[in-house]
Amino acid sequence: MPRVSRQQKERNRERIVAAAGRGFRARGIDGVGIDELMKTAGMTHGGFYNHFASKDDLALEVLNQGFTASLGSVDALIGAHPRSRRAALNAIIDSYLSTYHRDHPEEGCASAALAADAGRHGLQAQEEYRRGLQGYIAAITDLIRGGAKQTETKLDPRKAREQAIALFSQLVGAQLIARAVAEADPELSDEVLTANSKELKRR
Amino acid sequence: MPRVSRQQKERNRERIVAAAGRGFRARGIDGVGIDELMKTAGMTHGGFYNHFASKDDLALEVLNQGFTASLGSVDALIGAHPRSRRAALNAIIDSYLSTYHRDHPEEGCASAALAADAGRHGLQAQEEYRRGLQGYIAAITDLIRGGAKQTETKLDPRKAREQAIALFSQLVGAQLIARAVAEADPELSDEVLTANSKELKRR
DNA sequence: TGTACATCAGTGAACGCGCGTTCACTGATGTAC
DNA sequence: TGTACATCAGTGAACGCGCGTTCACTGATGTAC
Repeated sequence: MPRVSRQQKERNRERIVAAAGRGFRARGIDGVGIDELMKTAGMTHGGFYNHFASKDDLALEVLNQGFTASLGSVDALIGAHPRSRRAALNAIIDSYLSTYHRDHPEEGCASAALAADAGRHGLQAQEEYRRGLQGYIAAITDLIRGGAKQTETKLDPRKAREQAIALFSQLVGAQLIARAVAEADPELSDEVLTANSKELKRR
Repeated sequence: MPRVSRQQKERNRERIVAAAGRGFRARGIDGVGIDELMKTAGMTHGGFYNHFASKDDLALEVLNQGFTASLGSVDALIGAHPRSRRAALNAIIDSYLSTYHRDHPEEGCASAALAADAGRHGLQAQEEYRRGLQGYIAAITDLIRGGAKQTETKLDPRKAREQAIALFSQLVGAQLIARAVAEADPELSDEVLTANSKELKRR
């Protein structure tokens, strides 16, 4: 018994984006149909085009929101360790390389889940990915060199950025590989996570 | 004017696998159709099922062959630097993180191109990925600890394996991220490759 | 505040296209004698 | 070695299904007076 209030329409839109965010991360953009998404959001498929011009349009919004949400949780982790950047870095590493994160891609980092998709879904998708990536790199770079008391000499900013990029690349790669063998060989999958974690903390 | 000799049939099969290897790596398993593959291999689509039971069946063969081929080229790189494992490692890093490798996924590492696909294409695909991954890890582990003269103390084997896993994870992650922004932001993409390369060689 | 009308969000059937798969057919290959 | 027949690899039309998208419809919401 449509039609529905403006408020309700906005809520429905958010439910679609949320369903797509989870679905796309878990099974890829091409792995989830609009019919299923709309059902998950509690509607039928026909109404989809009242909210988005196309499925690709939705994918862009998912990328956009996904990155800002992930960045938010990075900031939260950093905020939880105001005294020690070492502790904050370790918290990020632990959280990123957790088995929970591996087993729940639908709630996890958009970068790990959608890197391959973004590269193959056109320029606009790449743009969104790029925006998110820059955000991650900037946040980690700040963390690596920031927090230093004025008496400490701060790290060379270029070096800090290099390290941030390297760290993030390793996190993403580790998670992708761990997920690629998660069901076939859980022990190997665990080993990939812990080896990367140990190796990163050793530095 | 079929039919065709047994020899020719075998050649045709190889052409299909080769076309799929390139196509799947460049655009994902679901990104290339059988019609296109068969056309690339110089035939029409109908004959496909004389060679494979299904598209998934072909995907398994592509994963299998892709990994053994990639491993072969790793071994070749190692063989080219028999004196110094440092030099061999650097050669692997340079080759893996080259812009050429980024721009030609269809010729490149199956692990980077198909990690996401393997995780989402069922247990058998994960099994193939697992086999390939173990091969990579073993080869790099040997390289890291091997080559040492008897007078040197060899690295703890567990530590060597950890380092190999970490190295490989970083290579894969770097290449995936670089590819995800290659067209939207070539400079950032280059930066990801060089930052990882520098950071890895610094150790 | 109440009434009358226009708007438009969601519904569900339908369309069109692509893709994996099947099938009857053909004629060269492989084999049996 | 030659002949006759069976096999079967490749062809191209066709099938069936899923999926993105469109559309006529409906009835509650929003708005104008």
